[in-house]
Amino acid sequence: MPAPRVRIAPSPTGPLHIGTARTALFNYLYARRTGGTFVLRLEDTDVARSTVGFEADLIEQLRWLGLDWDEGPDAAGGEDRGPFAPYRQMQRLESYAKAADDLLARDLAYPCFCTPEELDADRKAAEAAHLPPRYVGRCSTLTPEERASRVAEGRRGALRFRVRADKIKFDDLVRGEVEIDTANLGGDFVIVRSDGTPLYHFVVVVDDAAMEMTHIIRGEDHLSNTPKHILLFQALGHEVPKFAHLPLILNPDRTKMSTRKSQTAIADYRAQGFLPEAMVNFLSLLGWSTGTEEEILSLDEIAGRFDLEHVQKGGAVFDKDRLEWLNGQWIRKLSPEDFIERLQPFLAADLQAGRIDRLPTPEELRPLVPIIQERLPTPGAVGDLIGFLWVDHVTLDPALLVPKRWDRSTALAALRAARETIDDSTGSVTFEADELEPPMRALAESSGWKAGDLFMAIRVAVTGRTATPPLFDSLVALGRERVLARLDAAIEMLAGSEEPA
RNA sequence: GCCCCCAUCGUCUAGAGGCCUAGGACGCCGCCCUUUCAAGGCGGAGAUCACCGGUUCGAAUCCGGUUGGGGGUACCA
Repeated sequence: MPAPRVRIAPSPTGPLHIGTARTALFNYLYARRTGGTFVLRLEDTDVARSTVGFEADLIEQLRWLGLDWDEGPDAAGGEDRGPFAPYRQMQRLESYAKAADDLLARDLAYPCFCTPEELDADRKAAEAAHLPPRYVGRCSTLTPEERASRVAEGRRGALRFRVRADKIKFDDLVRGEVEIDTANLGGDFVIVRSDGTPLYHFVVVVDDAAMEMTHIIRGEDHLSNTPKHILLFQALGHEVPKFAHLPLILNPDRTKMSTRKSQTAIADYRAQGFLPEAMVNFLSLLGWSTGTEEEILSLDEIAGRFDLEHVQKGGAVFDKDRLEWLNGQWIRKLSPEDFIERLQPFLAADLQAGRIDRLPTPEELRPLVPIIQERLPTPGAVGDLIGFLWVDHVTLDPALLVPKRWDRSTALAALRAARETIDDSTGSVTFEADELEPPMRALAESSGWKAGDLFMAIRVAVTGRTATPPLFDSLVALGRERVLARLDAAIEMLAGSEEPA
């Protein structure tokens, strides 16, 4: 058996969609597992909606996910790589024209001059008669003279493919035997528009044939269209590839995942801080499983285990909670250096948005890794967690400054005492967590305060938040001077509002 | 409407006739750890395997039907 050739063929009419990414992933996995070739082809014949920007996004996000292709475009608008170049359909138009001419010459296809109005009327009539819509075949038996006279009138025909009466049977690699009667295909279908541009069902088959694809792994939404493709492969005199239809990724309401109801752009997940490792891991488990209880797996580990037999038949709801959990798992697996590296774009974004006033250096970040790595659901949350370290001024909410069990005067007294304790006990010593904690606990004890309440008052005073990394580590990271300054500011705020309202 | 596909905890899934009084994970709840928040550990609730028939000594697993859901049905991709 020749080495498999598989492909992902997205249209640059939108950013890389989660469903396309999953299909790309499964094709990639199949190629890697079987020693086959993974091809990227851009289906850009919808000129009105295709853009170079979307093309760039497709390529960039696929790369980000690590789904390297063996053949195809390397950069938006750039050169293609591989023996079947070009891999953009707009650059392959001659081959479609040639295939269309060939089908026309062999009378496997014919020009159709029906107007949109006629077709619309046909459809309405069928609907009224409770019959499935299908092309009535008005132009299928036109004589050469009749065709010539219409062309003479200046009418340009679309090209229709003749659908023969037959039952098309194929052995789907995930669904098993599927049989569809061509009578249910809606009659002869258009393969080239009257303006001369070819249609999807046609170009996809011409290209898959030309590029010698052996396996078509795609979403279940193409299952019903498969007979059309098989008919076309046969008409083109090409061997029919094997098909594998993957279950759909679903919205929470179990309809096909859509931008309307879910977040579908890979770029958006990336921007939120989802790691490619987590994305790939999560997507691989939507509709496939190892058959074991393993679940945290790298792309390579998945590729080593992948098989079409374990692909699920039913659709899979996209469960963001599970993705977030997986993301946390992968964050915790990162080395400190890698972790810091991945924080960079988010810190830069925080700076840009004014959420922090200064960018920390990797050296400043390094000691913080142990206390933040296990606390981040995504790298994108870094500003939220420790942004207080790099802002010039924290915004204080007086209500938060006073712990629940306390009143304002207790909080004020506690902050004053805490300030003094820090000042005294650290004036000549190094400012370290181990040296800060004991005197603070002693202060709480001698004053009859719960340590937790004291710590919370200090936490809010210096960070502005109630949820932070461990208090003393936060104080150390902040540094003695800023801790004292922020305590002073908090004390002043509380004291200033001391007069009864 | 017609055609096709599908059906195990809320969700992702294990399961390919006896190992299943159905396992794991997410989420949820409780406990532990604990200065907050997380992370982690432990435990719990949660599925009459959609339903009804059949085959079989025996069915979540095989067959038929029903119901439900989804997809397709364009001079979109």
